[in-house]
Amino acid sequence: MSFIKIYFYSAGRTLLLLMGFKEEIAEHFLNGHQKYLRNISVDCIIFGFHENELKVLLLNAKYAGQWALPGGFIEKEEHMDEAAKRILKQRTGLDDIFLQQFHVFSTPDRSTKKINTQFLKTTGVSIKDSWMFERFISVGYWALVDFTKVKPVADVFSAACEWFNIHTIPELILDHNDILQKALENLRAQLNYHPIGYNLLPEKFTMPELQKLYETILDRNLDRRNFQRKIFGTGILKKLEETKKGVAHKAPYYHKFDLRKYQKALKGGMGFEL
Amino acid sequence: MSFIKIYFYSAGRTLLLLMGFKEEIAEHFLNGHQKYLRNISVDCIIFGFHENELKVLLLNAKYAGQWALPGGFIEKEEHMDEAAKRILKQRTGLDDIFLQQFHVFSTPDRSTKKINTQFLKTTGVSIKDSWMFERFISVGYWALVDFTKVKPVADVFSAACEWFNIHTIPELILDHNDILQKALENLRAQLNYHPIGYNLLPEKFTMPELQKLYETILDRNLDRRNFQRKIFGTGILKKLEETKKGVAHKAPYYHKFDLRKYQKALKGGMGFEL
DNA sequence: TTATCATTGTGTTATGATGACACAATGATA
DNA sequence: TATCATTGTGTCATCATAACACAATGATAA
Repeated sequence: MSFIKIYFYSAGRTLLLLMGFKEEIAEHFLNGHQKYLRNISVDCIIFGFHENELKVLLLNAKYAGQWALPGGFIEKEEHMDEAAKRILKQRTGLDDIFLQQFHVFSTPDRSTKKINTQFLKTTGVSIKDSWMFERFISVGYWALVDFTKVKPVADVFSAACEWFNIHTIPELILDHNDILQKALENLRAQLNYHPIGYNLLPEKFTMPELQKLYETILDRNLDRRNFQRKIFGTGILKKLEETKKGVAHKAPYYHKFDLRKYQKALKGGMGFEL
Repeated sequence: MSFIKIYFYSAGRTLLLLMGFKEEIAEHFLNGHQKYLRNISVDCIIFGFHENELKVLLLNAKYAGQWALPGGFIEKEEHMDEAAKRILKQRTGLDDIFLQQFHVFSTPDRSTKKINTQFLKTTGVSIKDSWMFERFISVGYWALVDFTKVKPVADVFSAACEWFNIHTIPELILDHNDILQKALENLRAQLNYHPIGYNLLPEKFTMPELQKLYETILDRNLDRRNFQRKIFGTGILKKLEETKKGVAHKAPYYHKFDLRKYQKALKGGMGFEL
């Protein structure tokens, strides 16, 4: 079993019912530093798009009553990118996620000592000293996933795992609100250089959907005609003959990304301004 | 005395002459983890501009015969940005340096164990196990400094500290060549969003100097007239009446950055394309 | 003293990208 | 069969950029 950070902001009483739970907790607090690097962790912002809303996957710690970004530790012989992928896989079940390291958070008060101590107390595990009480520097990653393919996975300790609309994020633990904010800024800045839609939308999508995605991320309205002109200008889209069914009013055509041209465009930096 | 990483790639025999050196080394290897965070370090790329060349400050380890980026560790209660500033101050003597965190390097083989072991052997310090033998994840920072104000400071162990032309960088230890490359790419990408010249040039400078700076960083030629139009377009420059003296041919005017307008422009993202 | 010459300083035009804008086509629903 | 919200498409004005040439300067050479 692989530990992820959330466990330790996690459900209180429920936890106690599980077999061997206390032993595992103790093991992690006492010897986890033999498996993981110290003082450094990874936090992930998993973006998804659904019903014209930009969403983020958050984990709940029923115990702490607060939500948090999914995060985890880096194994001793593991590339940090791999650690991020591993964490994402746990939460979404997906491989091959589009990932971007975007910032390191290092204020000296980034410590879960208080939270962890309280957690241990509640779970009845008694530990005096632990690598888990130390300050952690955290590397932020954002990821873009196809909402329709994700099954949010709460961990075995029953902490909830849910999508949140980017505009209604609750108060998160530590500096996770800041991290999320910074991720969003970074995503916006990257928007013109990466074909964001390719990772956030299902294979087939309509032009209004794509536009809405951009509008949501940028948080402003775009001109329909200009948007289409520019997107088509990159040549990365293929228009299908099929139209969306069961929709009121005129049915929009479906589109697909043209992988070949998309790869090419990437090298040139995509290069359009919205 | 504050340890920096280079000490341990540093001059062999010279070191032995210094009073208390061995004790200090042992102390650092044995107890340094009580002062510094583990498994994480900072590496700095210090850019300067002189005689129409972009330069980087490197440290030599006479012992290892190889050059390295100046780097160091993060104190337990120190913000990572502060750690970077501290390291820069040691090397350049400058405060208030323009600093930018740009990437985290985390390949699993980033370990100085071999180098450090060899170093200890040579210096005659015997240490079995140490936090210094572990893998380090490194956060890369680049810094822009006014070349004319920097006095490169080699450490007390006489490791050299010198400027290198960006085009003639020797082979560096570990993955430092990669780090440098990535820093350069990031600097280029940021060029249109930050008034790079403000930090790399002396207070007064000529337009040809500024242009040459941009050309050097971008590694391509720019049109003189278009360049001037765009730079002036931002309004961040003030033209002085004074011309450069003692120069063959027509003397160029000096210019200054207009701090007020520069601050303003920054918020709008500077926004021009070269 | 004068001519030379590399370099600085400046303006115009052509091209391409972006922003603003209107109307016909569609097709489910009333 | 009419309605109506929504999709699909083209034009024009504006702005930014790239390409380009010539006069002014002032130290140096003749």
